[in-house]
Amino acid sequence: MKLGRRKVENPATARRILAAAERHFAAQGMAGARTDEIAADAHANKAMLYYYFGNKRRLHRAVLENLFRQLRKVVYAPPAPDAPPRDRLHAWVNGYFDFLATHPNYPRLVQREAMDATAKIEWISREYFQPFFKLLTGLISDGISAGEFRDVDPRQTAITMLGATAFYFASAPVMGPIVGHDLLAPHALEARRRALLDFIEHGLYRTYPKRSRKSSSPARSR
Amino acid sequence: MKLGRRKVENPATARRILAAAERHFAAQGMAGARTDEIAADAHANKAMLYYYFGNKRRLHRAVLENLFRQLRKVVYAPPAPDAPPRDRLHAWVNGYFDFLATHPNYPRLVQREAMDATAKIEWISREYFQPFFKLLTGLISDGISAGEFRDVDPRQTAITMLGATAFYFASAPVMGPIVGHDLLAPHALEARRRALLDFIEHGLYRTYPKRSRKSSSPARSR
DNA sequence: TCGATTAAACTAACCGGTTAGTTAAATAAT
DNA sequence: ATTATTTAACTAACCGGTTAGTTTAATCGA
Repeated sequence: MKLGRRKVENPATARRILAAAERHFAAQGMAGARTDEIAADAHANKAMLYYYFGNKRRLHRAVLENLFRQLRKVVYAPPAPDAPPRDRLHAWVNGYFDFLATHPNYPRLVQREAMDATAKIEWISREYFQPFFKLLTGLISDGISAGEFRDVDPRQTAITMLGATAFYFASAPVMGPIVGHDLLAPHALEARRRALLDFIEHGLYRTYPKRSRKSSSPARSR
Repeated sequence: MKLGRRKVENPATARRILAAAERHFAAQGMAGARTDEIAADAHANKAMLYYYFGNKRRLHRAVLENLFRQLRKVVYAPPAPDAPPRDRLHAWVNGYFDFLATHPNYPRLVQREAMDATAKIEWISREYFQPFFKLLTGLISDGISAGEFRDVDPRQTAITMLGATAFYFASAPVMGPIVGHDLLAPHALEARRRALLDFIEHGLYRTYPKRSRKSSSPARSR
């Protein structure tokens, strides 16, 4: 039997389309994004979008799954399995923060999905969000059991932490001009990270670690 | 000279359209909402939408301005001008929380606007958001000066508080099914309010007030 | 080695349903 | 009578999706 041209594993065109779609869906939402513009931005013919992804909804889903897969790799990498809860939570926040900082489209995409009443998202929930949320609440519960954290409601606290972290990034494109500087610039990000960890430590820890005024976050692992 | 029918100040049809538009814009976003559906939901002819509001964008803006006006009334009502910063902040959080709880469409509408890169929102910023944000940061600064709050960055803290508060409501329609109960039900709201105030107090206050285990929020003023 | 064959990758043009926005005419209130 | 209000019917543009056809490149027979 004759074989024709071989299918390449991860075609450059498909990658360009996915990247462009990520930008447009994050900025305009599923309904607001235009397939023509996505194709143009990806320097591809519009039909390629349908050739590779079937339709707009499936493209949108591919964008989300691509990001979730990356997040899972980061968050589920257990750097210290039996470290004290305090350190594990610290690592969790830093990991999530770093992911948001390096994937600026993610928070807006997820936020949009979380707000969309019409969305069919049980697959997101089951596959990605529930485990993610469970990991965080479990971490908090462990801290409470160990006596390191105050006796808070883990789920409420998890929601608070997620909101406080994600809100900054989701609103950065609009808040930046308001406060007069780029909220996603490196120094702004470090300031945010410090403020966030500081607030969480004081809000959650029963006794929080002494820190010098200057370096509040000694040698993060990344 | 005879005058014809006088124009009524606030026609019922216009109010119904505004309410329906608020629901649809919150649930589907500006691009996703359909004028036909808004009109049907308002039991009005689609033309009425253009008769009263001009076009879709102006209707959307009218929805936002209507909500912002209501928020301004709530937040700028100074219940205790010279009360200690702790109580003023407490009142601010409760006021904002109550507003969100009684206006379930607001957080999603604003969140959407804050994320939309294409939005023309300097008017929102100048007219409503900047003063709102300024009030909160001012409150925090006062608390720091008075020695009641820790020496935090007021702007970072304000963003954290806004995010922690708004995220719960914005994601409630989707988070509810995930956690298995209605996050906007009265008892869920009270639990959220307590958790939020508790976390903020511990995160922000230099020394936080002793509270009995049972009633953590004695006689809110509403 | 080289042309024939086959499948993948790509393009330009088009189609048809949807949707924001319009209009003209009827009705109701004063 | 005059003007506000309401309606059904209409239109122009938009936009997701399709299609017919072309180009590129991998494979194989000779």
